Amino acid sequence: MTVTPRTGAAMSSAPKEAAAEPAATEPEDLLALDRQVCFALAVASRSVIALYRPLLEPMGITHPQYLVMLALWEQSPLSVKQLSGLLQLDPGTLSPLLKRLEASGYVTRRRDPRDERALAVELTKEGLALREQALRVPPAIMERLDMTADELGALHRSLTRVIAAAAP
Amino acid sequence: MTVTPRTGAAMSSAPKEAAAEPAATEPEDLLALDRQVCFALAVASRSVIALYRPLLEPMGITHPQYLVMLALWEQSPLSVKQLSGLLQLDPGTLSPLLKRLEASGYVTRRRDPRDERALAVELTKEGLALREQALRVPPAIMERLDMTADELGALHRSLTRVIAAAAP
DNA sequence: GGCTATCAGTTTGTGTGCAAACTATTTGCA
DNA sequence: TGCAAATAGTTTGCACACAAACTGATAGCC
Repeated sequence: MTVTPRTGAAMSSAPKEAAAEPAATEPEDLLALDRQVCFALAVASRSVIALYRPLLEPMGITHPQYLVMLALWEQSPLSVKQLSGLLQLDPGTLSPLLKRLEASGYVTRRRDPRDERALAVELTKEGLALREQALRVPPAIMERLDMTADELGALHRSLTRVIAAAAP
Repeated sequence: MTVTPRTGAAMSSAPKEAAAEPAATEPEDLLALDRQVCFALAVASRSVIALYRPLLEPMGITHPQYLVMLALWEQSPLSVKQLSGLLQLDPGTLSPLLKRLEASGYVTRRRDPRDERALAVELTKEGLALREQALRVPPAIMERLDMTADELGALHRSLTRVIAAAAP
């Protein structure tokens, strides 16, 4: 956080910009930081996740853990592979994360008797109960962002297009 | 990568959904994973950064390091504080990252003689030369995403609105 | 039946991110 | 002047995120 304004006084003198190229073949702003969509995406993602932090902290979970809980609240025994597909997260990321959720008492982890390779990740009573508190989160975020449902919907569709395009 | 499809066979039987609430006060989809903007943002951010990976890897830098280079290509001696403001990244994140960029030979780190607290992060000759390769990155990404400049522009404006709203 | 390829998770190593504690300067003010 | 508060970076601890190597279990296939 502590978002500081975009422009600051130059650190030293040296105001001359790097220009070692022929200058004719040089689209000057192709590399401009403030028009990189990847940069805007990264900052927006981190900024929004930061909004969740104070709301999730009293629940004792992080934002990635919150996403896992959202998935489990929709369907409760899920394998690591299924969670990996739903959240588009690496199994190597989920594995320790799920252990932390288990340590927090929100899920259980046990092997599927029908396929000992698979792990059945299941909500505990506490995990299910946590949903009550979670219901207050999205409204709080939407109020904080102060954007209309239309705006958020349009953004969501844009993001979905990007995700689909980047997928394969 | 290895983005797997959204739906997979249910792990076990247990198809019955958790429904322990009065059901009247229950907006069923408020917590639906696939309509959380925060989730779409996180996935889109990770997905797009993943597109950069194979392009940046031959340059020997990561995506956050690439963003630092973009900032330095616009203005070369920059302090950690200035970089922190421009990239909206914690100094505690930048500090080791800049040491890695220095170890890669792309920047130098030395104290500002006029204020020994400040660190002057400056491009090396190699760091400046890297810009030539970087010029090929944005077109490659845009082609990969297969989105029009209009679409990307609209997305960028939406993201900028979100960033501003989330800012504090 | 037994062997091999595949599959599901886990582990390891590296690199972010962020909060909090810490160090070294510099500023500002009594 | 002298010293407390503010400032700029660094360090530490924890939690992702991902690639690659590894382990155990299952599925095919002869």
